[in-house]
Amino acid sequence: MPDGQIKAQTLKGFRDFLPAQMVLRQHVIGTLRHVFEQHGFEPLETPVLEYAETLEGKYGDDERLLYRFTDHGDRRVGMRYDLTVPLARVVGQYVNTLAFPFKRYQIQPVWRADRPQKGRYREFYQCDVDIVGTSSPLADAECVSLYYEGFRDLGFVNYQTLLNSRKLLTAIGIYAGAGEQAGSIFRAIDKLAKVGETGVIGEMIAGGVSIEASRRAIDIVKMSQGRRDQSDDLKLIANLRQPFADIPVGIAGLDELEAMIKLLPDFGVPDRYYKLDLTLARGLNYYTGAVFEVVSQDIQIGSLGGGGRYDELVGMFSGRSIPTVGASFGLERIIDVIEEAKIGGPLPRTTSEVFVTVFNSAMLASALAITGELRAAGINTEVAYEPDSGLKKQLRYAGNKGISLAIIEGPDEQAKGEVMLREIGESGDKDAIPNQTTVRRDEIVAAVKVRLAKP
RNA sequence: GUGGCUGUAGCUCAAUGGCAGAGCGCCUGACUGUGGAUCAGGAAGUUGUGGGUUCGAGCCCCAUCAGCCACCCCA
Repeated sequence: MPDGQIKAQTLKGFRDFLPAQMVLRQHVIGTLRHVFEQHGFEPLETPVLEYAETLEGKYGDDERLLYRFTDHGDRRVGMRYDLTVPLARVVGQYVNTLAFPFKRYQIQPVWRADRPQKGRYREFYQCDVDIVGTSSPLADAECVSLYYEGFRDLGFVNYQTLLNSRKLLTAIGIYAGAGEQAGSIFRAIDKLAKVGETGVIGEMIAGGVSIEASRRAIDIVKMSQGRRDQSDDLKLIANLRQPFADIPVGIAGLDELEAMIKLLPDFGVPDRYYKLDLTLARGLNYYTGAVFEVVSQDIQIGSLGGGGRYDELVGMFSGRSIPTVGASFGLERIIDVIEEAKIGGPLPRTTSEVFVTVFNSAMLASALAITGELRAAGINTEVAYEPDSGLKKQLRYAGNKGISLAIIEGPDEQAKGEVMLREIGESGDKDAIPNQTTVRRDEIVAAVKVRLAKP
């Protein structure tokens, strides 16, 4: 290594995505984008950098995670921390040119100076879908349907979207008599599954809630256990009307949740993919209505997505309330779960579909002609760069790279007007036998399409 | 941000303070038209980096960089 050469390394919490990983990432992003556009959402991108004051004061204690610095023009700037605040800025800036309800999706990296762990990075992609400018429960229900269709198309089977409402949690706090400490109830309740009943009560007491109030809150929350199908969600809502009779915010929350849940079958969301869960709180404090969270039942991991209604945040750059509901897909974790649980069947490791071997220099022109025909037919094709390196070496390269199909044309085939299609499996299989067929040279494109199952 | 664990070949890991190794992978050949199997050979390392202790450091000490775990918080 020459003197002074800089060590090749990535910054803490930052990653490279090599081609095999990119194939999966692009597959996931492409699948979700397709679902969003089917529902009429439009793409949006915003800059990495924002004025620091645009971002400051929006994230509470977590503001310490904000990347901030002074740029070359002495401006105080910050790196995008999420996609929600930039959305609010865009709405404020273009309020007169956007068509409302404004439906946008945004898939871009965000940056947080957090301490990294597995599934936790300083640069990671967020994938947000939001509907800005309507209070309709149809918009809330559509978010749940986006989760259903998105995860369905990715091949997920064992997952559920948990539903709740911030208004119900507020009502539970009032009902329990937690008074000023109502807020600290949320976070404790959210951990019920993790720390158990006594753990939750302990956290509430630590947060200044009385024992009696904690018990009353827990008793209400436990009513959402044992759900079998949608009728139990609706029964639970009906049962809560009595204790919340004198709590207007509770009744409002029940009405909204009921309207949303009743719409789900009409959106085509099957019963088993959602559930009303009174323990769901969500960490962010800007939610004002419905909240959702997608949990995997295959793998123990944090949520695969979450969202909800936040009617006050998006209008903060516009000087008025703009009702908004949104859903976020946890791209990095979705990818982790797909890899770990092998969801959706095997994916290729490369975007190359066909490898054209070159038998020798004399056959090069013919190989390039085949390559050109395949490319013109929309097939990702690469050709060997060393005509005289031999079939062995060329096929080994194709196998190592993960290309599933090779084309071989030697003098014998050429004389008969044929070529060979050789399928290439994953290496390491001792019992694998070569699988190759001969096709007519003038039918090569059609034959390759059949092999690749392309239309 | 708090507390802890770990960094040795491309990968997974060995090596009482005393000569840096194995398996897999990679490259070459046996195999004269076909990756994977078998056999033979080969390349590959400033032990993350920088200091210190020691006759001697992969091993002990300090710092630093990075990964991981539990909190916190979240995606």
